[in-house]
Amino acid sequence: MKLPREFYLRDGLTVARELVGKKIVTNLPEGVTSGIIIETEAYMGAIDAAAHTFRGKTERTKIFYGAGGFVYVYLIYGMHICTNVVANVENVPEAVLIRALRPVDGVELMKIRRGKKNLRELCSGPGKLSQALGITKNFYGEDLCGEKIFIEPAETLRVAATKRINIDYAGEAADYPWRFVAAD
DNA sequence: ACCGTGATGTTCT
DNA sequence: GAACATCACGGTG
Repeated sequence: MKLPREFYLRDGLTVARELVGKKIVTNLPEGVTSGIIIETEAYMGAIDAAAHTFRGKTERTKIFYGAGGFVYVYLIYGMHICTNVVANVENVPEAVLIRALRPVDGVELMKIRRGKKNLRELCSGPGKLSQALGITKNFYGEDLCGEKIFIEPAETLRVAATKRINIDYAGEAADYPWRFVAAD
């Protein structure tokens, strides 16, 4: 029951909103881990001063310009991986940052990867959930319609929109309500 | 609970 | 060489 390519080919705000309540799964040699997505942010190409694509295409952002349904990962602050889902059609550079999950499958493996026992500490942030799911820079460009990482329908949650986090440098764009969270 | 700070490596100017 | 879509830790209340 993986989400099909068409799910991702729509505009980034729609994809970001609808990803809340879905289940993201990684399937690696060590085991399967998954969680319900409870927080996302949309990054909207050329009109968005907070997006990595704001100043044009670079080596790093190549995949951002490709078709939706592929993984964009990057290293932030020298030590954490952030996981994004590319949205929209080719040459429309939009993507959705996954910011938090509620852990579901493979909780023991997540605890080992994170070095933490508390459930709340496993996936409550973009760097944390990437580590818990075993996502590294090797996931760059991975197909979300493949076997290694994919997203499934799961729950219907009430969604609230707020300002995005930690993009003070983005001027006016810092105030756009492009962060989507499960209402509770 | 909140605040301040240090760690760390790419990318882009 | 600065900036960065963060986290963990230690301090204080």
